[in-house]
Amino acid sequence: MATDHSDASELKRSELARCTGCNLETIRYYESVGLMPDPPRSPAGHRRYGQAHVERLNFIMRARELGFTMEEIRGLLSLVDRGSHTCADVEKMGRHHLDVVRSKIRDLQGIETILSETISRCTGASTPACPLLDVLTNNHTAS
Amino acid sequence: MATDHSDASELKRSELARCTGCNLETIRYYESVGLMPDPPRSPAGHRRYGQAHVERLNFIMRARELGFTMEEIRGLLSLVDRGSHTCADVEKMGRHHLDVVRSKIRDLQGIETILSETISRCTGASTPACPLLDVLTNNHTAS
DNA sequence: CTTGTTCCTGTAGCTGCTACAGACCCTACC
DNA sequence: GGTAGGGTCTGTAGCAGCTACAGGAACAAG
Repeated sequence: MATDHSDASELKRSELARCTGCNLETIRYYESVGLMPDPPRSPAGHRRYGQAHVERLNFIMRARELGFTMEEIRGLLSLVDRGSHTCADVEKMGRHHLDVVRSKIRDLQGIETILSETISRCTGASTPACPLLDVLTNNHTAS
Repeated sequence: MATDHSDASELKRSELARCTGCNLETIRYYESVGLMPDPPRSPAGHRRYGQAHVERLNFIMRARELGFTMEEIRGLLSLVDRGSHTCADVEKMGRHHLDVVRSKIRDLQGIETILSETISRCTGASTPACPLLDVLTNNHTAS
């Protein structure tokens, strides 16, 4: 109705940020590292985003939530962008990432085991002697 | 026996690195951020470390292995340095860190669950359709 | 004395953002 | 038409926790 001088489907950067939940500056960062394409600009140089940008940014954000690195996301996106990807390709990348995630969990569980066991031996007393400090100073009271 | 012109108990930076397994440059970094004290110097300005440095560096490294941040380690060390610490103080810091570790584990397990479930639905076929991509593009085939 | 290794310093790079400064531009109101 | 206030633009610096490299001084071995 109104003689809107810009396409109603075009979003400003702040609007893209709001509608995806992504930080404003992060969008610019993703453009600078090539994850997001350089968007078209208004005559004054302001970024104008379309639906494709919203979808791509959502893709990136969901991949980040799943712990994929930028490099992995770059890989996933380039597969999709080429259009010639297969489920097997994607699955391979996913499985590799899953391995990384599982190994991080194992590392953290190792830490958790040591910490919780050590702390359980803490008396909470007002004395300097402390099992956790013993572990850290490697008074490893083993055998 | 030999007329060694430096105290046999004094280590060069490379020797401290070797005997603790710490990276050479990391030692300098720890000094620059104040975790390690500035060591005494030889007349020519070369760092000379003693047993106390070895122990402190080992402390830092073990704390890092347990995932303590620099800030937490700084706290632990300042407790110890003050000499007036209690087991209760240390336990409190340890428990806080344990909470952080457990929350990281929970986050990663959430990721693991989604990833493994999704990937298990991958066919590995040479077709573009892929459950993992569906999740990432939020074709969330729910309900 | 020369060669090669180590040491010194300062600085830049990595990941994945986040934030700020200073300059534009755009909109609303009067 | 003017102006006040926002939003946008760019470049750059900062966070953790290192790691690496350049260019120079010193030292140890032959």
